[in-house]
Amino acid sequence: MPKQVDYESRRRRIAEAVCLLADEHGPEGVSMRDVAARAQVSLGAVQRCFRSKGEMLLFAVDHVGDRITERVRTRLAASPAQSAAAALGHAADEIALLREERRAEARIWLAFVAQAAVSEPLAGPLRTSYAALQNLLVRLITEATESGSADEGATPLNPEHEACTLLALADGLTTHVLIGRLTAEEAEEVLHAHLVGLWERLRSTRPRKAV
Amino acid sequence: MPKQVDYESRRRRIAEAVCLLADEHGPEGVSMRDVAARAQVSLGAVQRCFRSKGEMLLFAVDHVGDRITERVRTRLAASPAQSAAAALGHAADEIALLREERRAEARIWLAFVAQAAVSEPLAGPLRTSYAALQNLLVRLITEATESGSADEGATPLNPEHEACTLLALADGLTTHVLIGRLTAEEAEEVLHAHLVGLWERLRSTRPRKAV
DNA sequence: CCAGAAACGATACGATCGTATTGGAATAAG
DNA sequence: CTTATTCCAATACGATCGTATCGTTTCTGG
Repeated sequence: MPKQVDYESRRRRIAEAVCLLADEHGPEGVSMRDVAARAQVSLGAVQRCFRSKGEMLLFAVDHVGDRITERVRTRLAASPAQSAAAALGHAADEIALLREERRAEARIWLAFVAQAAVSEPLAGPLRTSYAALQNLLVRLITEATESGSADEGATPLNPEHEACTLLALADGLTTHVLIGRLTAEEAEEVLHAHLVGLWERLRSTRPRKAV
Repeated sequence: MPKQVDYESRRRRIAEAVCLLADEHGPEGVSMRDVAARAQVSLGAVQRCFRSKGEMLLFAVDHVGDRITERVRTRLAASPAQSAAAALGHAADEIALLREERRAEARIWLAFVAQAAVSEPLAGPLRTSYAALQNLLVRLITEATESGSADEGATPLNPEHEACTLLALADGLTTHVLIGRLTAEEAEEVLHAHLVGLWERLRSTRPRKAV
């Protein structure tokens, strides 16, 4: 048989180029030609990797989602001995993409989210990524709640609810930073204040037990 | 002098068309021709109203921002006698654009926000709209805090902070509803749970005084 | 009524888009 | 070495975009 190329790595390379361009010119502002140029391959090569532009974007959004999710997981695995509170804080930080070095990823994410709001096929992978993050947060919150005593009754602090709140707040803050309404520092402050509040509510349902 | 037309009303009519299209096909998916067709005017008429497409989008985003802000204000003015808690809840509801009938506006807003993240001229009007909403929320929270006693010291619950949190949470929830990750009902529940928490913290800084 | 200014609709233009096609270079099997 | 097949780069194509231009129509002030 003739020539063989590693499509998987080329696809990733192209996805990176899509991200770079989406970061600079917005979602619809990425053209196949520009992507090819950025990825240092020909337009034909891009077309061989992906049947259409839509397929390419789909792959790219999955790529970004995986990267973010995995980074959160890595960060958590790196500090398993610390308190649940610290772990939650780190997770939230990684999700919110507030720091300067994550600005590009934040813009890409927002671009895809906006597109997904009017394009169901794009929304699927996005939901999957969010579900992974939510699971992770629920696990952390549940651990923090259970670490020490059994349930208390009345208002046991629904972990799914809290995870939703945290996820939505992180997303909203990211957005506000992107449009220059908040600085990264202000947003971080707001996020951490919310986490402190969550932590206090956690303790109130289970009065004993420190870090 | 020759023919005269009411440019202001025509501009508004065109802005409405922009909104309808942005709702259907996303931000960059609106073309001058489609806008003209929707607004039932000729392409030339649109060009006479706005020097360029960018100018048209700028006007449209202002239009939407004004509409949302004014609706919040109207809603508040309609129930001035009620408790501050109820007022805050209503304001949050209007801002979050969760209900089905606000879905279109939510999509438009998200479209512009995503665009603004990579286009500074669009970000300006957006920040202005957000600032108006934030002012409003700060006012409500401050009123609620002060209604009964003076300051307390230690942790007096920073109204600006809380307004930021509320605004970001509302935005994040809206987004999640748009991509189908949450139903409007779930999002509303999360939002109201947060408001309840805020209200309880309010009371804790100032133990006396009921509704 | 009647000029003249403003608005209009239509159409032209150049650029850029996603996609299809195609002729040749590269490579593994026989 | 030949041959068949896979890949590639270039180019062609049709559509659509934002914008510019240009007669024509329409209305107002004198």
